[in-house]
Amino acid sequence: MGATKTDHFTDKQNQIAIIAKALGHPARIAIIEYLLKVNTCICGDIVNELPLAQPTVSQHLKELKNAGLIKGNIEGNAICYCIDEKTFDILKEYFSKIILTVTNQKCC
Amino acid sequence: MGATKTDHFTDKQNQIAIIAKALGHPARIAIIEYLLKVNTCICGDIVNELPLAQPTVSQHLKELKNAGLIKGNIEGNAICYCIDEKTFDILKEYFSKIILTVTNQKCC
DNA sequence: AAACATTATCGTAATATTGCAATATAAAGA
DNA sequence: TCTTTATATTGCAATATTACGATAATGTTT
Repeated sequence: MGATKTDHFTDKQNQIAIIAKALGHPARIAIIEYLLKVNTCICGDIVNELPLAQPTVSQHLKELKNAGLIKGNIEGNAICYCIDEKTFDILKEYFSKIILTVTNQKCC
Repeated sequence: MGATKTDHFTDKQNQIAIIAKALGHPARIAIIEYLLKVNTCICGDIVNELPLAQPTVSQHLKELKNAGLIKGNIEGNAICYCIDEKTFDILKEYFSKIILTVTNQKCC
């Protein structure tokens, strides 16, 4: 047991779940917000902004990248991170559709 | 270690992370989508819709309820579940703001 | 009351996540 | 080349999640 039964659900359901899961940690939310705040690609200093060790931050960045939420461009010996808009759009669209559907239904 | 360092992040960051985390499982996405599909509160038969045992579904419902994503009203010996719009609104607003910020910034 | 239906909780096994020290890798500069 | 700087990977311990059988709790029906 313990393993998620991924193959029992649709691709879309898994896609949304994977993206949401990647955002399901305050450190990763903090990384996203920092990328937004500096308003440009940032090379490196995310580690200094977070109360976490460098390997931990590196791991969180990896998960955000795997989920498609950020992009990382190699720039010399540093890496330039920035937000990948497309994936956030998928989420926004998804939630917008949910809210539109819900407001049209009478509930308890 | 292994425990998330919740207290090092802001309340808002933790709030968004908790909601996103609750959506970070395909079974819970499937539950939400089923609630949308039937277009009304549904009493019970969520278990029959999912490829999971009753205790597992009950646990997923609990997590969705804890995150504020669904509401459950007791109706006789059954329970009537439906989507809690407010929490989805929080998410939609949050992502809309992110996308608005990103589109205004030039990136790699 | 007894039987049934519905949902929750407990206990537990399997697996995943989180966090970090230590180490590796890769590019830049002296 | 050697050192420094920046990031990734490895390995491991602590904790969390997922899933389910067994059982409890609660209300309904007969």
